[in-house]
Amino acid sequence: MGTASVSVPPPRRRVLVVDDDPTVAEVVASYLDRAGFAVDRAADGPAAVARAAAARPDLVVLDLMLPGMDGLEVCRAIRQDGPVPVVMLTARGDEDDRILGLEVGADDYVTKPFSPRELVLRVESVLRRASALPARGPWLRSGTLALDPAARRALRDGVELQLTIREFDLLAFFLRHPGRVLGREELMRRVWGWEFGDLSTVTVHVRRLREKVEDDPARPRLISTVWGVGYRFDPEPGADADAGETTGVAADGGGTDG
Amino acid sequence: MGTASVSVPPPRRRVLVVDDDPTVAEVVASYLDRAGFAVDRAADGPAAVARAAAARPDLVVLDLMLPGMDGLEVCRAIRQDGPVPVVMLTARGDEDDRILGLEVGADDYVTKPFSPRELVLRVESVLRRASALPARGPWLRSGTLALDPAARRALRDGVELQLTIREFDLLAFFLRHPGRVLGREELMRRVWGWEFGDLSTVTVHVRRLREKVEDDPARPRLISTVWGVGYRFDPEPGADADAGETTGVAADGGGTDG
DNA sequence: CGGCCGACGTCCGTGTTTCGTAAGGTTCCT
DNA sequence: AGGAACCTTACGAAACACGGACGTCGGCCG
Repeated sequence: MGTASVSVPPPRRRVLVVDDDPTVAEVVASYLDRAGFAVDRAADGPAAVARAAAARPDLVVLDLMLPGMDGLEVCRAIRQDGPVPVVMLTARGDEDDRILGLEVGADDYVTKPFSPRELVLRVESVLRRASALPARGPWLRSGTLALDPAARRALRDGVELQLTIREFDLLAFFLRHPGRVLGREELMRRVWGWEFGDLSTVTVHVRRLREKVEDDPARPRLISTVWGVGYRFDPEPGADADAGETTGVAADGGGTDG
Repeated sequence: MGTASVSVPPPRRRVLVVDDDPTVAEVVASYLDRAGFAVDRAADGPAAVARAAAARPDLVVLDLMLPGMDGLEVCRAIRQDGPVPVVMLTARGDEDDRILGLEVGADDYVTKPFSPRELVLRVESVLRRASALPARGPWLRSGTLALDPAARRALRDGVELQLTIREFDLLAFFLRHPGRVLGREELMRRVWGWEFGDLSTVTVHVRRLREKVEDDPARPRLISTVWGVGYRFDPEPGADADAGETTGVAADGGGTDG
């Protein structure tokens, strides 16, 4: 009801391409895009892990040789949040790489140099094979909030929120870690994928997110500030809705905090 | 004595399966049963709502296509009595269904035709997520005090205390070492991380902490002064130790603070 | 092709919170 | 009684969060 006029985007599979070479990444992304995939990109390990955690792609194309973080490590890290099909890019056709890749959980691999068409075929193949598995993530819920990571849709009280990419990722991360204090550094690392950076960026985005999510952004109830430490997402105490105690802290009496 | 030999009484999760097709329902119920769930069944909307209201299942497996009452309506109706995880069965993997499911409050969905094994996996996954949250990190408790280090939350008699960083860390340290005298130097080292420093800092902070924690800060019962040595945190002396474990210092796990 | 607009990262001024220390007063032990 | 340890209060400085605003980049539309 209500939001009818919005034309539903086709259920495009989302692929995360991880490669530090801009040229390679560009070509791969381009081909995948033309093949009908929604392509996300990351240039290094931490960024890849962050984006994978935030966006939950249907498949990851992962270069084995990455600066800083090893590709295998990245693969492991990504897989820790759930099973995701991975197609690896390896420099040589060595058995070594193949073994390593398969060991770590890659579903297929392509050796450089490769034809983009072949890569697309492999991706499609792996996805076809994996479509029978529980790959697509469920919904995230807490109180009156509901997020659909796959469709990148956010609802509050059944009303769609118009969130930007960063805002969505940030909120999704909060929903995945309810009731826990998340420091700015941690958020910067796991949502932005930056190891260093101006932490005020986080502050500002939290502020903008509050603007859209909170009833009274000046007195936030969902994303509360923990002074000197960071922010904490709390399941709704329930001022308006009846349902909502799924994850709630039972013994809560005084909601007065301001 | 008597009930010793009984290994944990099976806390079987109860699942309500709602499907008008007896074959589907039978298969699903069978698999869920074998997976260790207590299965209840309903063939149509009204029956489902009634059984859900009566039995309060831990999860509902709900067919979207039901005779008479719409599956979405059923979902809404069931949810009105409280938040219950719902796994939807949909005919096609349409975005439409996905969006509807999101709006109506489902937690996951499976498209027909589906493998019963996958459904079981989804059910377990949703349940795991729903029940894992309250059992988050270990709390520090003692008497009427309860600290949640991960959330940086402090409760006394279920009422939240407004502690600053230092106060929280200090209290947490006391709770981790109940009944032991802690010298100012030691506190300065392990709470502040300073090797040297004005010890009166500790004194003042203990005072400020007492102000918020003690009933009568002038006559402290929790954090008592040991003259010439330091302070000692005592698990509450009688009268109020009603809440289960008096001194449940959970697994350590290492210092969080730095 | 150029202008418009949204998203994003950064910077700055301001009000608030927290912290460490200093300065008396009080209690306790010898 | 004397001295040391402890309590209490007060205050300045620093850290912190917030809101507003600006410049840039990229996509979209005219």
